[in-house]
Amino acid sequence: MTTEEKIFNAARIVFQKKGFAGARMQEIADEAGINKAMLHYCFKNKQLLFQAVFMNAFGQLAPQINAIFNSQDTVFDKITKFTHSYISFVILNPYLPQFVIQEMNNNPEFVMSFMNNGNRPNPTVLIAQIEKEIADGIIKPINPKQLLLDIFSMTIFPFAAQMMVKGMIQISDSQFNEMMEERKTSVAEQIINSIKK
Amino acid sequence: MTTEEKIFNAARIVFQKKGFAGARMQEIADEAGINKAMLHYCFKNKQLLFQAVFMNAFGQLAPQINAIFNSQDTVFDKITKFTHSYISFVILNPYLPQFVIQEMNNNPEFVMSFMNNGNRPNPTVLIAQIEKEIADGIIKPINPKQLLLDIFSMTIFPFAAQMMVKGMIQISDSQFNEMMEERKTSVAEQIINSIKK
DNA sequence: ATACTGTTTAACCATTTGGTTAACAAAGGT
DNA sequence: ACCTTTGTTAACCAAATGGTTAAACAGTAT
Repeated sequence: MTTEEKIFNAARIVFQKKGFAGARMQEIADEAGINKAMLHYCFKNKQLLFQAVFMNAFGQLAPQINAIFNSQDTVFDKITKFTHSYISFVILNPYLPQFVIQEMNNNPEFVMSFMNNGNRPNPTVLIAQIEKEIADGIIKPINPKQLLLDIFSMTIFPFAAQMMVKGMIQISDSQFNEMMEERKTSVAEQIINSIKK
Repeated sequence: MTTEEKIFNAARIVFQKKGFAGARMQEIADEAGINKAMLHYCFKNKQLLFQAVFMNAFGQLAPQINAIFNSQDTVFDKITKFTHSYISFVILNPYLPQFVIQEMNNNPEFVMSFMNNGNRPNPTVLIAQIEKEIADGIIKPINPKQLLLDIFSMTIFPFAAQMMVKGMIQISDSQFNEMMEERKTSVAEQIINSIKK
């Protein structure tokens, strides 16, 4: 592993755990097992190192989502595939959602410009398809954007608010993991169940 | 308004926007229109000022939720009332969810001790009731905790991830507000629709 | 061997930041 | 009037923090 990779991985860990403001360059250096000056040698400054980490994180999500949203499947199949693959992915990267959401709120202008730069989940195709299936009588009449929001909410929220969830419904780490496994299928079932005619 | 209140309100604004690590004592003082030394005169240090703000924020949520969860209503009525009143409340405090979630992740030990101190939404009664209504054939057989998580997800997530949502489904501030108004009723409908027999 | 290149480090620096101090003002009690 | 308590401020301080520098090191070509 190159030094740059060591730094990047360390930065990912520290930034995702502490956020931009809470992360310390020294802590990243320690985590990477190198000198603090190397951070600046490889990544100029904190802001740029952060951007590298953030864009990488966000960049992993968008294409995956778009691939499913823009496929040839039916709406029901897309919902099933999306929830399953997204939850599977986030189980492996449990800090990602909260990280992205947090930094998006703290740094909206930067993120928005990055998103409008093409690198963004684009649901327009799916929305049109939902409207068509409503017209065809396959799906009950609902607001497509609300449906999308429901899907995102049920898949992402449990991870973004992991601590809160564990505290509220009183479950251990392992119980949480079991529930997330179950959600790989239950979320899609729940949603489809409520919108199919 | 007393000086202490001015500080508290200023602190609430700054902490909710920047988080604990990102907030600056000077900025809070400026926002309150007083000298920085007053912060320490009234609230000892940053940690304690933050705790005051956080506990107040969290303390507003818990009792409201418990009142509904432990009432004499049916499960369907509880879901309807909860989503409606929670969304109404959060529309007036849109920074609250993200703030609570963020600081919970960054400071789990503190929050957990605070929650276990009684000050916590307690869903045990509601869970038992859901199990009963399943046994009675009113509700389809589902995992009650998953149902709770679905409810929390659909109500809280759009506010917690406000920026992300606006960017993803491409809506303006006013469209967002309209959607949240609509969600006061649509969320409960969606959920009840999917679980009623 | 020597010079040259990119890599890595220890020591250092400037600024920011949370926090303190000491003086000052305003109010209240005697 | 005078003293005590409470509220408020400007100036200051020590630690933390992001960032820089100059020297050492390692590999490579000459």
